[in-house]
Amino acid sequence: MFNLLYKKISAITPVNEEEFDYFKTFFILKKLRKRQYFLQEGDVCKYQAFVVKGLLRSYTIDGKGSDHILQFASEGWWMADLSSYLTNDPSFLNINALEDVELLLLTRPKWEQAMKEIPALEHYFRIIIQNHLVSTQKRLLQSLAETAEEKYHRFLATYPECVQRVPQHMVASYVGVSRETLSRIRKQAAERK
Amino acid sequence: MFNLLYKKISAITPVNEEEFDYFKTFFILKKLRKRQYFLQEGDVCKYQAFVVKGLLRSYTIDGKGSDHILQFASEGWWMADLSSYLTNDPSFLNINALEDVELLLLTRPKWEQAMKEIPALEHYFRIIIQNHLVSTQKRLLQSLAETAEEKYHRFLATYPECVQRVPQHMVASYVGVSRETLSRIRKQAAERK
DNA sequence: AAATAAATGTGACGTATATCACATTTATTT
DNA sequence: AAATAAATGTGATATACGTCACATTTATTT
Repeated sequence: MFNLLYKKISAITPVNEEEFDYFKTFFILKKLRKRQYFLQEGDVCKYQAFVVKGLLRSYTIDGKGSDHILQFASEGWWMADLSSYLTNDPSFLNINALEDVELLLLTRPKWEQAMKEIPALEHYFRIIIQNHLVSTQKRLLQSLAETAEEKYHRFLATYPECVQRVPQHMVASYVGVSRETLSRIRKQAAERK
Repeated sequence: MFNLLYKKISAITPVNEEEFDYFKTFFILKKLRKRQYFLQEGDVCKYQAFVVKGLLRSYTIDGKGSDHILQFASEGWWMADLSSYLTNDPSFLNINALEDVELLLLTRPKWEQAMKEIPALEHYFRIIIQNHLVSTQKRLLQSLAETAEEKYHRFLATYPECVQRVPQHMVASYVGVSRETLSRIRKQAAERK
């Protein structure tokens, strides 16, 4: 259950076993079936989730009813509506399971307590948040600078495993292109080869 | 010189004076005149900069020669190409001064050392990076979900001070719209009023 | 195994926004 | 104060991509 989390943390910073055993007690285990919601727009995001198994997505729905995916999270990644989690404001995001998932949930107070009591954890979270920021900045600039086709191919190159597990129209939604356009881009690319 | 930095840090976490005096010794003071570069594409980003006075921007130039602004940083904000700073890879970003600036520079090794020796600083940086991530995620979703006009007006609402100090075509570049389109959006909005 | 739902493909058409080109206004430099 | 450079405005035209509508294929549920 906690092996993956342990592995992920120690890849970044040494944690002694005692500390980690203590940290374990902070979590709540949660399972969701495919299509179930972890968070719905308007609710407050009370937990962040470490994905032990399966795949989640977070997304907004715009005024016209189209959805835009912010993030996918598979095994070893964290998922939450950070903004709502930190402010306790109602969420603008939806988060649901794309496959059956097993999650380790951590409330905000427990999270803060853990980081306070175990400095290595503050370091760990600083690093992963920092990495997350770097990749989000890259994605933002790419969304400004690149064409639909370039964005799609960069997505393929960056998240090859994800493409196997996620339906095409969600890749389109993540990349910022309509599903029809993505279908045409793929056709062209196939013909060129 | 360091007053603003002290204020900014203590707004987030208590720091005792001794620690802060020690932290001070880690910085290099740097002044740049308007239009001068802090970082040029291809160079490694050796410093992150705390802006004491003035205004900076970071941006990429795409294949067609258009530029896309990632960030503005005025008094009290940090600026760097985080990716290059962390990896030592050549930067894809340019950073230059939009006004004469005074900066406090911090190298990567000094930064790491400071956070290691003063745990409050790791906390401080975790928080500001986290806030930065939240706002970047919002901006990303808005860039996917909103029209040019909505994006512009949201920019006005979010960064009213910035609009006073930054030329219009850079606002356009930040928002992800051509300068001509922004000019027309403004005309329309003025007519409607 | 049938029934239902989800995902994908594809043509016809529409539109928001980019691009180009030049004029005008506003800053900056010498 | 003149000269030069930067920024903005505006029309005409182009285009990448979205939207709509329906057919086809592939999963999921009962």
